Amino acid sequence: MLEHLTPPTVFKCLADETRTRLMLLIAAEGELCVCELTAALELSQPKISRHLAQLRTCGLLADRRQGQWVYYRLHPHLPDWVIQLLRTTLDSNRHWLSPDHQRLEQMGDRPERAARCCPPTTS
Amino acid sequence: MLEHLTPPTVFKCLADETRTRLMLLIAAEGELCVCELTAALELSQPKISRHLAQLRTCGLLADRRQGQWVYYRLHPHLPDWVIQLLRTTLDSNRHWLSPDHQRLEQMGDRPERAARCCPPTTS
DNA sequence: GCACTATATTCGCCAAACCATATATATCTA
DNA sequence: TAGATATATATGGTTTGGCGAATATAGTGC
Repeated sequence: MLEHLTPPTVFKCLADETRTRLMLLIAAEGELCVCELTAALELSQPKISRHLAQLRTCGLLADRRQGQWVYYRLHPHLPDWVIQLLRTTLDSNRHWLSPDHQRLEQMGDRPERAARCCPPTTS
Repeated sequence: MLEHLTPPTVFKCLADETRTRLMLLIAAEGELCVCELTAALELSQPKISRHLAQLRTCGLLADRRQGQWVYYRLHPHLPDWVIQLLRTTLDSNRHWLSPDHQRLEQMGDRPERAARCCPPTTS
């Protein structure tokens, strides 16, 4: 399912400021819901949602719904080189991402995610 | 001059199949002239030239003229993380790049570049 | 100077992509 | 059931970006 992740495909998915910020923030934090991402990036909810959908469609992100919230994480089957690429970019660009990071930290009422080991009732 | 190389900027520069192939081939070979790149990628000369100009403008490539030929190489001041990113991508995608590589190898009459230690007369 | 090769650029066209706004869907609580 | 919150998608407009074809520039050798 992810074998079509050729280099230009991956670069195209990341070739937008909003998507890069989303990907790096998720790569740094592990898992974030749409409202957290909306707050961190200070962008409209439809805009965030649209870009998340793109990243999910091209195979870079996976999502799961928990109650009213939808959490996004790196796709579990992401090839190693893509993960490495994200790490490398993240490690050398913390300063660039820090405004987003700070707004995330300062956000009040962040939904508490249940550990994925014991999901509610729905499988 | 290269401080504006933010992550999305870099990804945008690479977000095109032709440009990705050019960058990875140059990253693998060190330095290549336009005619070699045209032969390796099997694309029209204006198309190759246009994309090379884009990569030079955004700071990813540097060029030097030697006689009739113009050689392109990675920009010497490229930030580490960009170089790492290219290496990582290259290392895990040799198979994807191999048709280009093979056409380059099989190309006849490749111009022999002078060592950069002793350039002609122009500085 | 002229002819030839290598490379760069311009132009007009078309398609892809981003955006904001409005609206739809899903879930929770009461 | 209704109302509130979270998320997704559809619509239409504007911009960006790629393309081929033609042309321009630069160097080499006669």
